[in-house]
Amino acid sequence: MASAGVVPGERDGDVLTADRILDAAIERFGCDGFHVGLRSIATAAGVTAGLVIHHFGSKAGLRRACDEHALAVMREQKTKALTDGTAAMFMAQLAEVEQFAPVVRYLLRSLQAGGDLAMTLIEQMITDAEAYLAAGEAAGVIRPSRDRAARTRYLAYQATGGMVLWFSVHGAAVGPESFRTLFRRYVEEITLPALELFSQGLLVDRSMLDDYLMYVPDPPSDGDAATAAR
Amino acid sequence: MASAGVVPGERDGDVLTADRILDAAIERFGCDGFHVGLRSIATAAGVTAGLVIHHFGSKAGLRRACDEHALAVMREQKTKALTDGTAAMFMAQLAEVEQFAPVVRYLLRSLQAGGDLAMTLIEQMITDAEAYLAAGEAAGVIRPSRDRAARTRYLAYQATGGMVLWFSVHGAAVGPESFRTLFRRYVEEITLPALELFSQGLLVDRSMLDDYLMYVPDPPSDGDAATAAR
DNA sequence: CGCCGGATTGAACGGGTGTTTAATGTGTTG
DNA sequence: CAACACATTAAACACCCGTTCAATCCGGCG
Repeated sequence: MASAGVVPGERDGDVLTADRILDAAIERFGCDGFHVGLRSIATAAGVTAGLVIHHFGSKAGLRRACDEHALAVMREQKTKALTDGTAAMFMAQLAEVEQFAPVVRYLLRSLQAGGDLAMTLIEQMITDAEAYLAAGEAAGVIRPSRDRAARTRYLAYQATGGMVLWFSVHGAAVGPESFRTLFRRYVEEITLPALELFSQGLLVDRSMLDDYLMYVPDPPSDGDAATAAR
Repeated sequence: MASAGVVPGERDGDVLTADRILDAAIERFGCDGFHVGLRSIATAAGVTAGLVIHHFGSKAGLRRACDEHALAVMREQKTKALTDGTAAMFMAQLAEVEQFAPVVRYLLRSLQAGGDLAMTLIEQMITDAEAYLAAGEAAGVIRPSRDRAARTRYLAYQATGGMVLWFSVHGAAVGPESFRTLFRRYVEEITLPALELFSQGLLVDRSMLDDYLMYVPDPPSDGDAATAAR
């Protein structure tokens, strides 16, 4: 049960059929959304709808397999290039490699749909960003926060959500641009404003922040996290 | 053609049936997503699926009507409270009024799905934010930017996308919390980190920004927008 | 060889979809 | 009252969906 579905035919001149189906599924799911029919995926893989069920049990099973594959690819590539912090930059550099574009598109779809994978991805991004920001703080290049966990979550949600929304709006609207080109345009569009905001903020003084800190008595709920202020 | 579909029965003790259908549609679309069946919407409105078609022509027509209604409500409420700038804050205060919660939920769904309404909403938010940020700049409370349009777009996408993603992940996951409570939790969660970021930035110095400005020759494409720097 | 097990297919099933159509009710008007 | 227009319904239609099933192909093995 634990090691089910492996090494049945094994040897084959071309890729295994199950892998071909999975690739086609990631491609179709990513491009058309999760409501695509099994038959559409099957024809894209050059097989029949029944065979997809035969290999993956059900459509839900196929999605689960896609999720695992995408997550595995993401994790593997992440260890290769563990710098860069922001998820957007990371996914951008990943999308540069044409081979991984379908996976990235699938991940964006998953984030848009908001299922289990979305939550896993977000939590993972938050964990990564936590470590990255903490390192930056320790190195003295990132300002400390009154509530580091909240800031990390905020930054992860904003960056990821902004990216997903941008692709939801611009993704299908524009012409026959390749996914790579689209991603490059997105990064170009946000880099300057993001750097400005991160480097200089948006407001000229701290009055709004101070007003809020005075208005709200407790930082989150514990006692001494406020020592990081100023 | 221009004034089609108005004043047919007009007088009625309770609300018009078409309005009841539309309210139910916004409710169901917002809660269950746009793939809900017409019959589900119809039963929620206490009518039959055929009647929905009879009044709105098709499911697409119903969605168009929902879009227009939601957009109209949003515009009307916006003029009532034109302060507060950020779209999140605005929608939060709108969601406070129980009556408007379904519309807000519908708008979130639309932004998540990314159709025409999503683009309209985003562009409108950008326009509003443009005016708001310009006013703040003129009043001396908001820092000028090297590329004001790009910054406005960036802020609008980040704020809106972050909110949509947060609700995609937390929306159905948690228990029987009311939409109001959920929105309050979101605002509570982001207010401090957002104010911190806007007031103090994230990085301790400008080296990353300066590196980027040196690496990239032209600001966007025109000539003198860089005078706003420093 | 003969059998067997898995890969693969094509057709069928049951259910859900959006939409159409004919019939029924119902209030307004001549 | 008769006639018409409209709201409303229930049933039917055609289609797509995920899934099942029986049959077929095919390679490995006793």
